[in-house]
Amino acid sequence: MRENQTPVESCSCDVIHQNVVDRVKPLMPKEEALYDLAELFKVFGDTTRIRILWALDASEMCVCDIAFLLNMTQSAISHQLRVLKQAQLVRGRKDGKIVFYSLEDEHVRQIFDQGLVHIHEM
Amino acid sequence: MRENQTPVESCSCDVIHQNVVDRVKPLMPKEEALYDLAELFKVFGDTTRIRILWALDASEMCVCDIAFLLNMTQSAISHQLRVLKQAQLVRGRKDGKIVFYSLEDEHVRQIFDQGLVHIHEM
DNA sequence: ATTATATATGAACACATGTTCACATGAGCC
DNA sequence: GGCTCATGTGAACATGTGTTCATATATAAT
Repeated sequence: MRENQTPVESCSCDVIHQNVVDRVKPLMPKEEALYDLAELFKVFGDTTRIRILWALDASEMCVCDIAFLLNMTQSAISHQLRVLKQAQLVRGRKDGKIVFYSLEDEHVRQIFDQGLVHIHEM
Repeated sequence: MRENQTPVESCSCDVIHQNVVDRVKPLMPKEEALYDLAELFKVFGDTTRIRILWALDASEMCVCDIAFLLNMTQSAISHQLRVLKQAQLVRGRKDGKIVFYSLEDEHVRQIFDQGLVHIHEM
């Protein structure tokens, strides 16, 4: 019985460098970590969410402020804030009718910075 | 004449904190930078591409090796490699019939690490 | 209570995206 | 040349995603 490998390989060509594959295979992280990583970056992969995060990095803001700042509907912002909240990137603080959103931690800024380094904007 | 602001605001609610908006607005980067940033993270936002990048971080590999390692078709890998190449994350080195791919630079690893820090995998 | 306002949310829609399939390209080999 | 193999690519398809619209919820004000 194999452990966690599907028996049928769907690659349509011969393996050229079996030694390379054998060396890299054990270095691959478990599927779950890679999935979580992709899910996180997926959240960053939208202009609206990037703009929200950038704005919140400057200041705590309520939904209405963000919508006005970004010139978008309150509904659209609210939907995206939910995505950001689920990814634990932002946090909501309720004060009466108003909900003030802010960044959950400082990782956001650091991830931004690494991205900016790559696109030569830093 | 306004500069770069659309005249009609699509926010459906009143602005609560005009001072906050006025303070944050000039801190927002230009639209292009935010777009590029989102595009970059979008590339990272897919499990297949993450796996390819991780594999290439371990070793230079040809298309066929990657396909075999990840148990996917050569075509799927080839399509994704094109996306990664366009984002300047990987580079191809042709040697006869075989094309060896490797990471373009070390930014990939750093972006990965920041992501892993956030999801508490590091 | 009634009304107004800030936010949340479900459904619908248009659009983007990843994989597959079939086939093209291009390089070595006979 | 003709053949084989590694890779690239366009079209089709199913699935995922972001916004809008209508409406629900919750809190404050009257």
